[in-house]
Amino acid sequence: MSVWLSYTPRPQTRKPRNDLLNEYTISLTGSGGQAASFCQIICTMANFQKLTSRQEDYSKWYNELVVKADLAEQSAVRGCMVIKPYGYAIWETIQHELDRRFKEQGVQNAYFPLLIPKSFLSREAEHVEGFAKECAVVTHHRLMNDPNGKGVVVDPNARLEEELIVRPTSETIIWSTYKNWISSYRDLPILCNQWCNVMRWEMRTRLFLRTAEFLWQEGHTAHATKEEAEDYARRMLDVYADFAENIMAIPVIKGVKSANERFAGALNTYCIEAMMQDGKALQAGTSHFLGQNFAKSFDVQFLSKENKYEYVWATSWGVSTRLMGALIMTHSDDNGLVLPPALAPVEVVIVPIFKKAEDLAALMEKLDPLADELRRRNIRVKVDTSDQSSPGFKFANYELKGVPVRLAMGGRDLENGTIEVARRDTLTKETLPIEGIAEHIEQLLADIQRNCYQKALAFRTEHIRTCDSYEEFKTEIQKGGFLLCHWDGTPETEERIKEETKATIRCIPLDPLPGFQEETGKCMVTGKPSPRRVVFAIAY
RNA sequence: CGGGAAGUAGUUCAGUCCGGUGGAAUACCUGCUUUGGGAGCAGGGGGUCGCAGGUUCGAAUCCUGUCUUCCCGACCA
Repeated sequence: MSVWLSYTPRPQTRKPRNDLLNEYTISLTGSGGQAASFCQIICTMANFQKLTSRQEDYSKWYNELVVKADLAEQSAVRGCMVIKPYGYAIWETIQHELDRRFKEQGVQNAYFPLLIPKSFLSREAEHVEGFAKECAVVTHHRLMNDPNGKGVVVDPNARLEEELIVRPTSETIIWSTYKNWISSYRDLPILCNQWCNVMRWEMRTRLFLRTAEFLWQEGHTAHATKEEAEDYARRMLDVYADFAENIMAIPVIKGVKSANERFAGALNTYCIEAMMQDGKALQAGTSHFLGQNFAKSFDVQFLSKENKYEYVWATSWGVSTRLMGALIMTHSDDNGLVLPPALAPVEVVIVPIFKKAEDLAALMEKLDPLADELRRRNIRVKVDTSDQSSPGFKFANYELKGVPVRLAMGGRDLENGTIEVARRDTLTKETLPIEGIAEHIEQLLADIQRNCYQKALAFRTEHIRTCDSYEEFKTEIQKGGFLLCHWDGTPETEERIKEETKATIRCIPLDPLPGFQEETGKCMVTGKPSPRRVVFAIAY
């Protein structure tokens, strides 16, 4: 049986703030054979607290979502954000999951200073070339009362002899330290990571995507051989890819950066690239093979088994709070945030629907044991017994915040022994017998996690295509998505493409993409031979 | 850092052209009625109009400077 219903919103005397109506499909299916009716009801409802739709203005949608879902907000300091508790809880889960994986790779955490002597940044010429322009500089170490009586001023007598740089990344301070830690091959490898903040004086900032200060982890390793270092850089890339796909539910392309996009000071930069819903690319993590560049700059040598001095080989790798941006732009919709269960601070919210305290008490007799059972299954549960807002408000609010599963139970359910189960990713809901519901929820969460990934993968697959003509490329690339093209391997060609189209080579894929054969060809711009197709896109 | 727009109540915005005791919606507080998709009615509180100067008898409004945010560009290791 399949019944179509239409939901009529409660009459509103109040004028809707806007006429944005969300269209939902409505269907109700019941099957006589099952113990309970299976309902799939999705409704048409007025969206009172308007979130700009993605189609209308993607950028605005993102900005509003970050604030309305309570993830982060602007601070009093230009370009610096406040990460709010709900957003930080997601970041903590990201940290926890990554940290566990790092430790499986033998990594230990450590901490290095925030401030770096200016002279350190002059040591590795190429490295400095890359980012010296956007650093914050500490010049004084004391304040004094303003002689004119208004607040405090910098004490002109407290100028630092050597200015200090707020770390934009820690390679230099770490390698100056590693020099003291390393004398023999027996000291190697060193596998350290630090969770910290860094600062880059960005001109244009956006919450999570590009802020002046941001949180990240940076791993820095030292090895005796080139092979071991190269292998380690690759291995950490695999760790990132595994994490992105299994925890964040974001499909990524593992690849190598072209010379133009390579980290300054690295011999090779690996990356994972993700596609956002607007078709733009976002680099979700990088891992660098640094060769002996930093070892030479900071004179870090070790005595080998053969009693010979050799420079050590290095890697560094990192992901940042930018991942929060990737998470939002991969899964969320016009109703708000959508979180894969693995990262959701609350995986299941339970909303009792009641009028009087007695009603609530009766409902809680069923709901408390259910919440306990879910918690025993290691599911993060919140029971919202507050009578401060209506059930409808709670529904909309938890949707905005991306809670994967919502359970609602009212008087009717209590009589029937049922509970309403709504899932955020598909916006569907069904009424099920409460008997055995915990098992069902556990499976449902796993299903939602899979579905988030599959949906994102399907979207990416739809928006990857090959392109062999540069003329065609110029128009196609503006439509968004990834274009697989032949390229002659020269920085000049890439530079020309970037100038003319704003598109860059996101990566040279390590593995053939699903559905695409690896093949040689001719560069779409110059016609010179190309060993394989590379990924072009407009990037964040 | 260049070009554009904007900063007025917690939020979204009107008021600024044409100077004369600062508004709406929503949010908030109280009470009653409500509660299965963003509740209703009644009452109430809340703003140095971003900041600093200047013009004026008088400035949210005019002028100068400055800070912040958003959009476009440059930059983004």
